[in-house]
Amino acid sequence: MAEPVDSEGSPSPPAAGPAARRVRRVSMADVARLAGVSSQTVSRVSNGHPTVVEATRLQVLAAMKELGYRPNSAARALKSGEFRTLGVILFTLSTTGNVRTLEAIASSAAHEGYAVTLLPVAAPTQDEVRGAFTRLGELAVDAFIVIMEVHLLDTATVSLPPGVQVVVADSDAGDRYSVVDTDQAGGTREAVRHLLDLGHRTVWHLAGPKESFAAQRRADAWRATLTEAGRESPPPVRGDWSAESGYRAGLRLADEPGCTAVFTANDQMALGLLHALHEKGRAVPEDISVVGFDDIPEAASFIPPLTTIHQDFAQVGRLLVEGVLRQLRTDAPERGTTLVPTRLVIRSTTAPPNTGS
Amino acid sequence: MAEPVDSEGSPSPPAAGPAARRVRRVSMADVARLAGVSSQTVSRVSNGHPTVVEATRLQVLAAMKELGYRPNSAARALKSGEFRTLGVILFTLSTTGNVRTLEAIASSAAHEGYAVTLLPVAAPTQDEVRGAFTRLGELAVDAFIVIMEVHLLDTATVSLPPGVQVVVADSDAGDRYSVVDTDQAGGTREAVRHLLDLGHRTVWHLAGPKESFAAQRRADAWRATLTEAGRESPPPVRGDWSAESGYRAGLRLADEPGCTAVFTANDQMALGLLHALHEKGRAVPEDISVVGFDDIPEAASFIPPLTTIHQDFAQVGRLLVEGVLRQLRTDAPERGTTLVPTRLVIRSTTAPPNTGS
DNA sequence: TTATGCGATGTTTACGCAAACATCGGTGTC
DNA sequence: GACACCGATGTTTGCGTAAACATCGCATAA
Repeated sequence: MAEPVDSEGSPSPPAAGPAARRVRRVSMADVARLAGVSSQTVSRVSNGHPTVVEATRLQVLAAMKELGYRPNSAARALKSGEFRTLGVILFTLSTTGNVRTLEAIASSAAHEGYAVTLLPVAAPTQDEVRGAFTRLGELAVDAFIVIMEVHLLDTATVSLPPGVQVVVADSDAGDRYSVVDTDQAGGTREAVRHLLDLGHRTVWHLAGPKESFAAQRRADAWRATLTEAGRESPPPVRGDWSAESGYRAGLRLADEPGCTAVFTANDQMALGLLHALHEKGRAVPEDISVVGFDDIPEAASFIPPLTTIHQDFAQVGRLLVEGVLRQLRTDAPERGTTLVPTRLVIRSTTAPPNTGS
Repeated sequence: MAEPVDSEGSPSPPAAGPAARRVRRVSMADVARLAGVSSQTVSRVSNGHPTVVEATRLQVLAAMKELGYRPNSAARALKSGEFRTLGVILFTLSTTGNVRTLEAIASSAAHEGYAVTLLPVAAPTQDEVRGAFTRLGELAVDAFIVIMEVHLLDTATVSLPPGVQVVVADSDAGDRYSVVDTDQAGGTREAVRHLLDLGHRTVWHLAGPKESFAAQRRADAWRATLTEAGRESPPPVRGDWSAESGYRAGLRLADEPGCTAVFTANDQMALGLLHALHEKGRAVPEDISVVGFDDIPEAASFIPPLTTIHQDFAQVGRLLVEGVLRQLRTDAPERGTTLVPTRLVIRSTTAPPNTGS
């Protein structure tokens, strides 16, 4: 294996206990001494207080610069009682949705002057979640946002630290928490209707994993829409969100005689599905129509370009941050679910069924 | 001048600021009172000190539970001088590499008992970066990791807060910082060699954006490998990492007469390229071979499955965390670059050139 | 002139925690 | 029995900051 090239830097200093001798940081008092003012004046300059005369201000600023002063956020937080930081607890960064939502959260938070601390949970097990929440309790965070299937929060052993505001994404816990979510049902209905409107007799479903609330909702809405239209629901095929699982499912669906349309619970699985259908010689959309969910940027480049349901992750993230900050400011927990609408993006994987054959 | 000075003494924060009336949190003293011990004993229980008799411990624990006590991390950090938090500054969560690296960082950090605070920079401009670093200086972090093109750190206006340890990814700043990076050159060489070995006369390159250090390195190594082999380098085509840009590039490359092999700087662009080639009726790999870079999970489901260079983001993330923690503990900044090896994953987009035609 | 007001700055204090030191009973040793 | 020792717990102190309150001096009003 390639040996890591490692050019050396400064020699490591002799003895240095783990967190031993932390160099004493420059404090307000040091700055004050150098500037010849009181530390309170330094504080005022530091916080942009208006009642500091310009000359003094400049002097303090100069002293700060000379000493390389950086305010100590621990002390500040201790005084003010807030960290200006939001915690985000999530399972994985491997799903598009989570990543995009996190991205939106981070940028909304930054806009409000808040930083975002990540609290990844290695595995969706009770133990892991409980551990994460224990750590959360000690984290330097004012409030937090949970992105996960909330049924894992349901047991008595895992409880949110009291007095900490929280907002949840991707969950059905609207009766206990404030939830923001994509309109899974609405999006699904659009997808299924689109296929039915094209003339397909029914629509098959490539579902996401059982543990996922979003997957569950999409599957339920798919069935409900078919039922409303008086159609039969074929047995859903289950994947795990990955393209690989979509491929496996596709190999099976390709051989289903009556299958002319598939609604796939996310775009990655749709990619795998397209791959399998292609391999099996089933033309899309001529033989089989496919609709995805998410509208990842790559969807437009699938072969053929994927018709899918667009999710507005940015909006979800924004609403999550707004919601949690509102709760934080009013100190009043909220409940209820806010749905963010979806949009059907028609590309090239859907067409009327090939009735000729 | 008519200065609109408010007649009142106290400055702006008179009413209901964001941080209005924070409910006083339960402190050690409260727990101590209820448990009938001193606050120091509560502290000892809280930190698992061994010299507390079991009966006392249980009593304190009970009091903690009853009151819903949570240690105040600000006070703790103020005392101990460390937050046990790492800051990560990055431009975007929209590239696979950044996300996967971040994921690895977060999990490695968690493993070491550190949390990760995100510091997204909206745009790669000097102003934005400067702003981010200013905020960083006040952030509750012990050290940080920079994932970005470091030339933006080069101007005098942007300087890392002194005394804060830092490690950089995706950069060539090994002479000033500790850098961890994928072996871009090695991976590229593997890709180009693979194509040449198959018999292609030369290899075209679909490059990433100019601002990206990784893109630059890949382009340089591509050219160098061709030169070494005594081949001509066709003019590189530039994309922006997106599948869309790969598609546009593909439309052009499809019409290049001598083009039988393309090395694409990432998998997303390769996806777009495949799409364009398919549309133009150019068969892959019969007419044109394609090699990507990254090995995203979806690459195996492309049509056809993509031959690509696998990057070990997990390892990069791990090394970043290890490096920054080592610096933190020894209080000694390091320099030099550590390279993480890549691996060629051969799937179905490469084949010998179609010499018949 | 003296009183008054107010702007600029200094002094005190408390935030919650944990290290350092102090105390207080009991045990073992001679 | 006096003393040293030790384990369990209490008391004091200070981390860096910023609110609250105090002070000082100058300008304007009476």
